[in-house]
Amino acid sequence: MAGSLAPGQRISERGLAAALDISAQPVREALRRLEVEGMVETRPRSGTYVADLGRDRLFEIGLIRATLEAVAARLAAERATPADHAAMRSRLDAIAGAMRSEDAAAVTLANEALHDAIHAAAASRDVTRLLEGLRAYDHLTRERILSTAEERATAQAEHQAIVQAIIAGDARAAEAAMKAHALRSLSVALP
Amino acid sequence: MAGSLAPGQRISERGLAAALDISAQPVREALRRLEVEGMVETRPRSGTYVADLGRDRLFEIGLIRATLEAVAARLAAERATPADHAAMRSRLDAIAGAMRSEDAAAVTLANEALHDAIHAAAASRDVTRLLEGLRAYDHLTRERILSTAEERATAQAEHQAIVQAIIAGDARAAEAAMKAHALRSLSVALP
DNA sequence: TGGTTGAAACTACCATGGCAGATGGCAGGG
DNA sequence: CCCTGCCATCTGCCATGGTAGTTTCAACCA
Repeated sequence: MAGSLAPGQRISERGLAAALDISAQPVREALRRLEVEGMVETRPRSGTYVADLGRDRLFEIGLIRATLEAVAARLAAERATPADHAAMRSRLDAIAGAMRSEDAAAVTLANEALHDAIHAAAASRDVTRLLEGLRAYDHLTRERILSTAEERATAQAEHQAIVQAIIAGDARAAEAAMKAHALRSLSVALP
Repeated sequence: MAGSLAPGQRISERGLAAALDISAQPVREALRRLEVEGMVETRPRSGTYVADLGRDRLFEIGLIRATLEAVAARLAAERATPADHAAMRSRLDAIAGAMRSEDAAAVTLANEALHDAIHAAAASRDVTRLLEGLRAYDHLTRERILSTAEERATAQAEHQAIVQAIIAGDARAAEAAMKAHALRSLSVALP
């Protein structure tokens, strides 16, 4: 994710283990996990290679992420407790505050916090698990997003609509609002 | 998946390795993969336990699966080649044939074949990868589905609508049709 | 000079052994 | 009878060593 390894580059279990000064076994397990997440590919008896994350692939992953976030919003609308409602409202205010302070990093952080609150309200191990597996990819696209004031205002309006639908218990509206928000963000990040 | 292990039951790496007459290491890796897929849970230094697949959890997974299948249909509509079109049409006919022969197992098989063709047309490694990780769960719900003649007719009509939208290149319609189909199937399987 | 081949080097993969920590049962005290 | 602390046992976890298969590259031939 740091970009220090070029796409297609070969990663050696033993070599990486030597660099980290540990055994090859835990390195191997870590590479297997990355393989399940799609970050690397392993050709048997040949090597483990860094996956190529081109624009098309990132877009697909963004598409997947959008629909999964929508499912999370739907479940949150069906299950959220008053405590969840309070948490989401609080995170929403935090985003607004971060926007006023013009701190880009804080906005991104507050943004993720809101999404985490929604995931928590959805209370679905599987949705959370899958989204967690996709989270690493976001950092590759989340950069240019929210760069303009207009964009930030639009995003915040969408956030409010999502939270409102969840609190109202309108599952269909929450799902649609989240999907629209995620897809629009995606089209901004990967034009 | 065969049901021979009760939910919550502990699985021992060494014990399973001894039963399979192999080393504990590949067993460990297999359990790690199952953990990523959500089939088992591991408490550090304690043990690996069979996950509890209650009705709610299966329903959630069905929800996720429905949206992912919808993404696949959308991508297929955007990317399918004439060869993909022919393959889908062929699989559609195969389902109809299996239905006429009243062979339940053949219908299920032909059903999966059509979905595979759509996945192939979508040509997305990530969508295929995630759906593959969820496939195991289907066999737990795919049983009572398609049991009545009315149900089979409805499903086949939906299949035709999906394929038609994909061939027409209408991404939005394909996505909506697939989602409706998957959600309705889910509501039948888990009433 | 272009193509073939063969062997050395490297790869993922697995078996074995040993370690810190968690578990469960059992004796002893309340 | 219930609770508590202890110890044998079992657990996941990692280090080490060895094997079959792949890649690489250079020597050799046409």
